[in-house]
Amino acid sequence: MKKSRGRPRNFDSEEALGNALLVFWTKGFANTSLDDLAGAMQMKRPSIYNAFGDKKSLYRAALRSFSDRLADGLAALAESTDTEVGLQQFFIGALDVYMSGEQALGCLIFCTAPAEMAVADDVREDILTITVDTDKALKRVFDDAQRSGRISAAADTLATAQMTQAILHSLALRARAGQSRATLNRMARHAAKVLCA
Amino acid sequence: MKKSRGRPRNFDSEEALGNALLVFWTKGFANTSLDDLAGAMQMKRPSIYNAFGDKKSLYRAALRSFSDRLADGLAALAESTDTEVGLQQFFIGALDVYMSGEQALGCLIFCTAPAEMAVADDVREDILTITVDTDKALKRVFDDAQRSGRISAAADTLATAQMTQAILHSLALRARAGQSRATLNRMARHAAKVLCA
DNA sequence: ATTATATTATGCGAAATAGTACAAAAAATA
DNA sequence: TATTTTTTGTACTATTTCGCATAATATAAT
Repeated sequence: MKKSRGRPRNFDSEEALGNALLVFWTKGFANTSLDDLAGAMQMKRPSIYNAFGDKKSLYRAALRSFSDRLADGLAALAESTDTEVGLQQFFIGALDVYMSGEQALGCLIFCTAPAEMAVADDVREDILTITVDTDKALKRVFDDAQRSGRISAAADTLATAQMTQAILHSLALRARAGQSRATLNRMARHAAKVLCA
Repeated sequence: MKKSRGRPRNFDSEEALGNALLVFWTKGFANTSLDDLAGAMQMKRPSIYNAFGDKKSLYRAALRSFSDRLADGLAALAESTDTEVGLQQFFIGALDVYMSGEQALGCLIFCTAPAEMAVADDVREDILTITVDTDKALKRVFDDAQRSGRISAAADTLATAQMTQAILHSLALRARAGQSRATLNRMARHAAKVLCA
């Protein structure tokens, strides 16, 4: 990393994005003001514009960042040798994220972006891409499991992948609505069993 | 219905609520202004306050109204004699709602309310109640099917109900994100089959 | 030192917003 | 016809909002 010329930045880019993410995650896009963001990021508004562009660009960057976290869980699942146990841990790991913090916020992507999708086509396409890519990644997991004989050869792996993501969607919504961890854990265990039948 | 005293109302209450619902469904709560609502409802702001209370009261009324529509589909499912076919039609009926209009808007409840849940506790509780009640209603359907021997006696009916609603959540999100009707129909058919196994 | 460059901080301004006060209007009642 | 009651429409205020223009500041290069 080369030293740049002008006045040095007063903030860490990842940390600032992380703080912005947290605000969006709590309040949603439309309900978050630039003053909220400036407060949380400890930056003045012009600095935010300079570094991240306008409010929507910042939000989309937060979406990408969150999506990367999900991808980590997917990678771990792909490594797993026991599909049912792997799936179970995958769901539990998602719940750990959805219910981190003192208030359960669910999923940044599927709990806050949908409200914007009908009025912001770029956001809608971001989410569509993430959804389709997640289906594909999960399908690869089930294709693998099928090749190794760990799940039925008759299984429709794409449909199974879609149902797997459906569980994720529901866990996110339910966590944010306030269902208990015990309830959601049970749901995750049961889903893992059914999906590997 | 008795004739009331003062100046007669210039609007139909249900129709006005329906128009407000459509705006909330499209733009979400936070992104909808009272001017948007006044325009769609063809009422001036003071009349809206007089008839429906503030913006959040109106939104919660819209949520209740939408929830009642869902209840109709549930009632139809409860009547069904073939569980798998009934479930399939239940999902298809939901998709008909989620993709009505020229733009697919998904579900008012699960696509627009989640963004508000972390900052509006009353809305969060509304959604939690709807979610739990829907689980219970679906559980009754599977309990019935189990008693009639139409699904396995070993099935965990509550967990199956929760997975059924999970499919609904996912169909709503996916529809709003722009997935095709063909894709979602296939997902619905497959889910109905798996859930009745 | 001086200049060039990049970031920060102050503060402006135009627009949108929620909610309300108040008077005009429209009907039932006396 | 006069009175009471309810709704309507206009207008207002106080606040919030986004995005930017401009000046001050801090560093590297010359």
